[in-house]
Amino acid sequence: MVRVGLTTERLTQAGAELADEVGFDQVTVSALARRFDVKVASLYSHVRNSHDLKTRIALLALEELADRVAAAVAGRAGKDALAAFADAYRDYARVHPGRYDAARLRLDPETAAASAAVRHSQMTRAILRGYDLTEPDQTHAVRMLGSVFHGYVSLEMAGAFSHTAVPSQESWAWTLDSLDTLLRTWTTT
Amino acid sequence: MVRVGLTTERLTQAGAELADEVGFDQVTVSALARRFDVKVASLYSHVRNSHDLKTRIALLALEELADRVAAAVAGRAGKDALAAFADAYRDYARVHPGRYDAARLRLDPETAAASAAVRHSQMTRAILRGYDLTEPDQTHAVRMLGSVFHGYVSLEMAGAFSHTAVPSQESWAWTLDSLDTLLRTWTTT
DNA sequence: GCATTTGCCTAATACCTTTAGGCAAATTAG
DNA sequence: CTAATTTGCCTAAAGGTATTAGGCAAATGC
Repeated sequence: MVRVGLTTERLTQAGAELADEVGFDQVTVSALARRFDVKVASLYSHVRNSHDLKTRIALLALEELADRVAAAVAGRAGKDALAAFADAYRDYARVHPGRYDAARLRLDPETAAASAAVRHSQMTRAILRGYDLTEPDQTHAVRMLGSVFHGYVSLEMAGAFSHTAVPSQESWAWTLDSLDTLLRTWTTT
Repeated sequence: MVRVGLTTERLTQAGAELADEVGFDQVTVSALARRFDVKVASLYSHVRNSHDLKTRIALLALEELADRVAAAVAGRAGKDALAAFADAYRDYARVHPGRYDAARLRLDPETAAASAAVRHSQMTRAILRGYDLTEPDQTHAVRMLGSVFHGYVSLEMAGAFSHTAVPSQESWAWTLDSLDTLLRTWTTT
């Protein structure tokens, strides 16, 4: 009976890898146990239940994503910052589709409030500093940007843009141009 | 042994209702069997498997949504049409959250091609007739509109906009205004 | 009224989730 | 360095979902 050295962190990490390989909804306590070559029940000392595991993966993904966005945006402003933000977001989803889906998991309010989701909205607001919008326009813009980024990435992941000759990359660039133009227009209004 | 009169259609319909009540991911063959007070195995004469059931619910939702959008858009043009389209979309998600999630199910290419998803993109293109864009801008715009609508609705459903004082309805109106302005700007470019 | 089809059932297998309780390995104490 | 304790993974068991195979009775067609 060799001890493998399970910890909540290792399980969460492995769960995130599993999610990227087989999809977040295929992440199961059983699959994770197999991956560690350990009996299923053993995981229950480290993770409360299946939902707890998924929540931890979601929180990990939110942190990672926030870190990447923060790094991408650092030292940039205006459209540069907007594009860096958006690309960081989209790239993360491409490289880590399972984690990206995990980040979309509905968290209960307290958990969400204590998560990196807070940093996400702060960073979005930071982007908007380059386009001086005042409240409530700033909030509207935060919501719109979040919608476009999430919507685009999620439709693209679902394959919705792969049935036309027009490359998705071009539509992405066009969209970012449009958003920049739009925000600059609002600024002068 | 009274016959309940199961059919593929009734199962799909009931599955859609179940989805709205308990969430699309909670729609299971077992739950559906319970709802008809019938043994689980009995459903397998009408539905190939769990995935088949979910696909049928997704197709139903896509049809319903396309019908509503079509009705909303009929006889309108320009910003009127844009707003009608967007509202129809958002309203459907509010009234039928489970079905809305179902409509997001990833379909295999052939199934998607034969589904109402085709009507959706056609209608989006129709909206854009009010803003004469030429290819490939039109495709870009179709993708961007789809992203905004889906993104907004899905974040709103997830409760992402309910932690601020600013009412979501206002951000929605602001977003539609912005998109209209944006598309009109592109037209003159 | 009889034959056939059809619809729902029983039975069985397999996998995932979760809890309870046990034994051995690792850690700490004397 | 051994003894006591904690900790980590295990066995066992119960309950839920998915799916297939084969059976009997109700509905349908002639």
